[in-house]
Amino acid sequence: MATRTRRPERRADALSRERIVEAAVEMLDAAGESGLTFRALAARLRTGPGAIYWHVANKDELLVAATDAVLTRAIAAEPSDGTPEDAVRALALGVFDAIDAHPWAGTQLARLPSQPTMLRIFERIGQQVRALGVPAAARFASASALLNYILGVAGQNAANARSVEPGTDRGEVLAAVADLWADLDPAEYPFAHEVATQLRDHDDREQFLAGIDLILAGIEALW
Amino acid sequence: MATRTRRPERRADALSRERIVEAAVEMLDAAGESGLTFRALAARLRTGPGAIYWHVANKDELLVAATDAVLTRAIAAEPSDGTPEDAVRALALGVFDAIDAHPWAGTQLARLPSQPTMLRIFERIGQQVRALGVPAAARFASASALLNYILGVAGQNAANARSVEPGTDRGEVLAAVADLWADLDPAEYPFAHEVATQLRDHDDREQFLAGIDLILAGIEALW
DNA sequence: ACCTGAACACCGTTCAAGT
DNA sequence: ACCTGAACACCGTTCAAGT
Repeated sequence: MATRTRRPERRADALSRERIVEAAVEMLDAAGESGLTFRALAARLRTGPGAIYWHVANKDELLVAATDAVLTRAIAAEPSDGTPEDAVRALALGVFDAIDAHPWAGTQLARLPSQPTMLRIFERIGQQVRALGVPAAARFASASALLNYILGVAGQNAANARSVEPGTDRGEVLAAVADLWADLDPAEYPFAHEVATQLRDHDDREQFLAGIDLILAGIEALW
Repeated sequence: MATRTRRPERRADALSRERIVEAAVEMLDAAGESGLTFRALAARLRTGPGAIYWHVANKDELLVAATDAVLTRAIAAEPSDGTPEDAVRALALGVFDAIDAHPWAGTQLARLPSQPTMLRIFERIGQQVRALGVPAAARFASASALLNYILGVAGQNAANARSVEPGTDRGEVLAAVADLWADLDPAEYPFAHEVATQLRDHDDREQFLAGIDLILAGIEALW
């Protein structure tokens, strides 16, 4: 029989991987990627930079853990009891809203594969694809298309967020882009010129869902 | 009348924005993002780090320019005279192959919006969407879905390339992932467990095209 | 076992000085 | 106008020393 080993008493403010990751998420939210340094993180946790290395191997691992933390929360909700289409939409919106709230996480998705979390998202999508009645041989491609679209939007939202001052009104940005596109030479940019007016009352979230619906329609059309 | 001003004679190896960007692309290809430093770049160009700042404002601008360079080449080919579907596939494959050859560029797409180049790609997609007969009000959403999917795959390919040693055989990686997925608990990961076997003879490029076809089918089904 | 903080090896960027 | 390279202000990471 193994004797019960008792952990040594710890100060309430003792360091832990969870506390470090939590503080990292808060710093990333507040100041973006450039705001997260081991020195600043250590200062916030009232310790030295070296202490952090006892709990995380390096900065990349910390960024993966921070991205995991926000994504895990985003997909924590149980699938509702609606149609499989609704479940896909709900899952996709969960990821969308998480990146909207934490743009730095969208950037990380194209840099550092957080394999277990990505697998969990893929699994959830795949289960709904199966529920849609897609034959086995076509499920992988269908789920991949959905996941890649979701990640593509995540990346673009992150890029958009980076390209403006934090707190900039999205409507102003869209209006400025709409003006720019309207002024393009219609001979060279017929499409952009034409859709410029649509940009003004464009809703990112609505547009995102329209893309999901387009892929769902494709899945249903092909299988 | 303005008098003809003659540029001063320049040494054949004089610095220029183009030579700097070209060298940066080569260094990124050879050694990845961490291999591109102003010191190493300056050494390669036989000058000091400060000289580069006369031609580019900072490192971000250099990365945008390098990404632009490879993407511009990727979409340089004129649209062929096939169907609009074929033109979309050709354009998408151009971006796919460019990121496959320069994975660092895929990472940049989620970090730094290279607006003129992105606009050019969006325009090209939009023109084909119009040629497909999609009504004006639905063109923006259709083109966005295609672009976001393409960028999502680009980002994931970049992430995959980063996560392995350069030169690693993709087949080995897929086999390893397939083993891992096959071992997952079927109760918790029914989908991943089921598709594990398909991973073994998975072709990234083919899969990418299948996703494009899915979105095209959705566009045709909905409009 | 876990923390401390100085020190190391780097970076991007600036800038006075040159040509 | 363009280049040089030392110097500045930072960064991730390590590690001997502590508790």
